[in-house]
Amino acid sequence: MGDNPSPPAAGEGKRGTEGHLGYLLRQAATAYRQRMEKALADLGVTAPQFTLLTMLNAYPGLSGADLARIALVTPQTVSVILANLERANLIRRTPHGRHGRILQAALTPAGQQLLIEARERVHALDPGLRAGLTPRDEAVVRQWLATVAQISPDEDFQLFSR
Amino acid sequence: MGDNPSPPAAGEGKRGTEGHLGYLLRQAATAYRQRMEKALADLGVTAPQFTLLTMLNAYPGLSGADLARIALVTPQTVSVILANLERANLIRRTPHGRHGRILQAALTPAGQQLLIEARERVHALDPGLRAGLTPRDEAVVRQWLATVAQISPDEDFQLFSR
DNA sequence: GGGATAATATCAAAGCTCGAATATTATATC
DNA sequence: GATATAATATTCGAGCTTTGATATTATCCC
Repeated sequence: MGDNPSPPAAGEGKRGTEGHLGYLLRQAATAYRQRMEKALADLGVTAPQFTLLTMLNAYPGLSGADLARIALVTPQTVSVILANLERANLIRRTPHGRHGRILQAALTPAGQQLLIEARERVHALDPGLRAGLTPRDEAVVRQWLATVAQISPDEDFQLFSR
Repeated sequence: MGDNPSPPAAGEGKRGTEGHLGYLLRQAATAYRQRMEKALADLGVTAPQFTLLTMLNAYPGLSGADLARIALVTPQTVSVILANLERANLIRRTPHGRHGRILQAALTPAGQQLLIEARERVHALDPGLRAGLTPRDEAVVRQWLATVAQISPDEDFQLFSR
């Protein structure tokens, strides 16, 4: 390695609370996502797949375009994940009755079964996410996260136009 | 789309401050990363590339393994990004004098030049990241992010062993 | 009805990310 | 010194993600 001035260890200096806010945000999200992937690995499901399964469980019949809007990713991304989920027999897609192009997705029984187990593992990570947060502090954090998430890159997209 | 019970819009119900903390974290990080990519797009540099450039600017001579530890990503990931940066002539890698296998990376003049402009754009996003945060709240948020980031998936990795 | 506009889904290319495996070089142990 | 262990870098395969492009189907407007 470099034997120049040593970078600070995690949690110290620029790598701790002193750091750039965006950098801290990325670090936290990365660390949490990795814990999540690890918890789900032996179920053969990824974090993004879990996210879509959860959404489809709550709102069956959503289209790929719908899911893309909710999940803040592109329709192309959703398309890939849905294809993988369908191949694994965790979801099924059926053409919408009246609207020709739309494919409505829903969990298969296998998908529902797996989601139950997966949700349990993900929820087990929650305590680590609240580490030493008072209820008031948690409210602050929630408010901040929601605000940062809400400011969309193109501010004018429309959800569920009808 | 599905004409079943409509999902809440962004910022409402489960998609707002009521949502799962991990889900909120992912949303915020995704939104911020997208804004960052957009700000950097016409410079021909990606967000992960910007991250490594910033680290190499602060600590020239780091190895790929070093960068991986600092950035909380795998050596494989760093390897890919460094290869792309080298191909774009933004960094250079030279073998370490005494330690045979190690490649030390450092910014080229072009890399330094580009980083100046890139940093300016990324810093321009800061106000949106502080949206309505009092200094005290910001401290709470920073503390929380650092804590979440610090809890590593395998808790026993060693930074800069010597 | 017919043509323009918009929405949906998908393909392709590029980049990021990880787990697994491999080759090379240091270091530790005997 | 010889062997075992560890660290570094890389290749491979799979999945996620984006931008750009294309085909299909609804909808809007005249």
